[in-house]
Amino acid sequence: MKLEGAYDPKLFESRIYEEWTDSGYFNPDNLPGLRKENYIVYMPLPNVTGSLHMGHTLDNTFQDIVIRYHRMRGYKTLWLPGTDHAGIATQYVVEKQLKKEGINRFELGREKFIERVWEWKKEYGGIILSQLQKLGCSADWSRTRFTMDPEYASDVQNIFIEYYKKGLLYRGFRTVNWCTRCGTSLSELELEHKEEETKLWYIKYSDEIVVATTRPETMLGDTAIAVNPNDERFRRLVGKTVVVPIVNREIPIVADVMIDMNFGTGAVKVTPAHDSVDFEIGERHKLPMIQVIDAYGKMTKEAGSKHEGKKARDVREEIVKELEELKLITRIEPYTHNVAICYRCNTTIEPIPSAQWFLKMKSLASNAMEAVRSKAVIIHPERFEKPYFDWLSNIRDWTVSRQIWWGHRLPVYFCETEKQKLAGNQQQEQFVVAKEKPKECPFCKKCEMEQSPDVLDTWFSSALWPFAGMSESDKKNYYPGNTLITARDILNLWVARMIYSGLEFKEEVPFKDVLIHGTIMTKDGKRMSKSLGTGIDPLKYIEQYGADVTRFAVVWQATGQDIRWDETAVVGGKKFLNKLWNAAKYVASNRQLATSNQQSEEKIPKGNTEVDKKIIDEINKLKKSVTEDIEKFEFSKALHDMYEFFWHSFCDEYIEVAKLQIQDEKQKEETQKILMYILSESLIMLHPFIPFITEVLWREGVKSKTPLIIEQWSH
RNA sequence: GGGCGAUUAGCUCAGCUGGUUAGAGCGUUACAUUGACAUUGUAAAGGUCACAGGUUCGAGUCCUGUAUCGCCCACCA
Repeated sequence: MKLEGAYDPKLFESRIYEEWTDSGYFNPDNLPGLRKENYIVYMPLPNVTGSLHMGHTLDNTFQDIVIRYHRMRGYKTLWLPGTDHAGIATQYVVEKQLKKEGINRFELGREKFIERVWEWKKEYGGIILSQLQKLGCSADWSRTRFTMDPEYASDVQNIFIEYYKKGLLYRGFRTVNWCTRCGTSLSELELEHKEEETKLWYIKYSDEIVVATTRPETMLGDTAIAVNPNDERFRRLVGKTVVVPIVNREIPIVADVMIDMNFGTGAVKVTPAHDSVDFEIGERHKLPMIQVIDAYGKMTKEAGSKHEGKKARDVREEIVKELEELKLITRIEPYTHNVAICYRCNTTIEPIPSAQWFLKMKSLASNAMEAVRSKAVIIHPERFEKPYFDWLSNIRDWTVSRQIWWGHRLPVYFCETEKQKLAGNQQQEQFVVAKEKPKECPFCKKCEMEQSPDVLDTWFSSALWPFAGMSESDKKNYYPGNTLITARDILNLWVARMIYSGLEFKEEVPFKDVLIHGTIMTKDGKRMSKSLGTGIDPLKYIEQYGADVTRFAVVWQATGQDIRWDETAVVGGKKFLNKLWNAAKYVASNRQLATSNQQSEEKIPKGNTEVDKKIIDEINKLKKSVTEDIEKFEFSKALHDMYEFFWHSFCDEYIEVAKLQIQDEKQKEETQKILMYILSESLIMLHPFIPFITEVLWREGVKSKTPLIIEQWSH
């Protein structure tokens, strides 16, 4: 194509991307030259349900910058893309689709339902990746993985089995966070919190024991009263018993450090089955568990025939009324507190006891902390180390099993005979952890064993992203990687888990640098959210202004703090790229034929005049600082500096003087060389940031035979 | 309840280890221009750097406190 007219990305962006794809340079195995060192970036996997939003745009532009930069520096660069099956999220989407058709997943059945999800994935699962291609991302698409690929699934199962063999994975019957709508357990990181106005009811258990509670209905499952061991008021009562009103059950009074003497009355009712703190107190004091609420949020038989089958929420009122009649409510206070809700459907979480699989976190967490403490992994900026350490040092065992259908089914097989015999007591089942279903049940020798219906927490499989599902040779040649770039919200959810998984199974941290960048918010500082209608669609910018302008606008603003999205940065980008386009057009029109010869000995012109020397000196300094900035992940600063140099020093000052110098035959050739030199160097430096326009100008203006994508950063 | 971040021109933001008239993009004003570029050039207006103390020869930059906004984390029932 000819360099003419104004800058119009529509004329070349898609064509250039195709050429890059055809060249194979996104794949490290195809890169020319002697490349000894790897440089690997792991793409934070977008959910298959996702479509490109501003967060992805920033995230992936940053990743593309480091990848393109290192490719030009002569590394074997590999950017590993893929998508996450996103268990609950995807299941939820397909369930909604079914709902429109008037059926639910249970009517469809597990197998049919999963087929439906796969169909959905086939149709929509690739959208986000093609949008990333529009953005110009130079990931190695030939290595695209999906966390439910057969190879990936196989690795996930192997890891599960390995954990089990190491004794780090166990089956337990414990009080877990339960979403009654999704019908599954959730880890604490999958919870959100919302403020709720409620009441604090003071209930009299005896003359000396009054407890304050927000959930009177759970008293039906009380198995103790707890007080702080240092609380003088109750010291003499510890070890004695008290009777639970209404149910008339005698329960002990125990002392536990968990109890805050200053809250309420200082005495707490303990319901191990329906509160995770109470569960722990129960374990310490060997208290029985009485489950009065079931998996649907309804009262169980244990709650008494009067309440059985009713919604827990309704029973609350009834209990209060009953207690009032017995004159056992001594006080009611208005009270505001946070309740946990399901991150996916916002349903209030109901802690209930349930048989689940748990990963022991103590050693894994301490390995992950050591990795950062020893600087094997460096978190940038440093302040994000604190939330990382805080979470890991207070960690509890991870509930990894989920009661949904879409996901990695556990490689666990139950004895059906035992199960029948022990119906109703889930703590005593018999099972085998194995990759394949055993031919013969080792327990009863006669039953057809059945695979556990549970699937794994999605994050269990994404924690293995740096190696799972890769070919054997890739596993060997492309681990560990170098850099992970992401937003702060998945630091613990994902990053920490990749670090200890890598250490556990590959004996090495998966990456050295973790860059946590700011979050893009609306101009008035609100979170961008599709459901709130506050989201801004980057595809709109890509469509209207091109990918380069979009990337420019994002990087321009991404200084490290959270970003209040400002449209004017897009305008600035558009103007700058137009400036770049026109300057290149001018320089190309003044091409000095002798210098188009790439063999030219003299790569760096010396210059005759003061302005010549000044501009050469300036760009050489700029090259150095941009290089350093990229190494330090200071992308925005690098872009601002290049902008300043190119527009004001080069275009406004040098080119204007050059026009005069070219009139002088003695200076003409050197001036033209300098123009071309500055343009070339500028294109090289700008390429990681705005790859399309620079590639086009490189070919059409500089007339280089080497594509810019693999041009050397410095000679 | 704890932690972190922010508070600098009309808007969105830079300003590293404290040092001459505090910078950028966008916007605004005046003039210029068909010569790479009107998605332009030149020039200009616009800030008591949230507030109060302190350290210092000197503070937007360090310390203490206050206020406002935002974000995380939390087992005060």
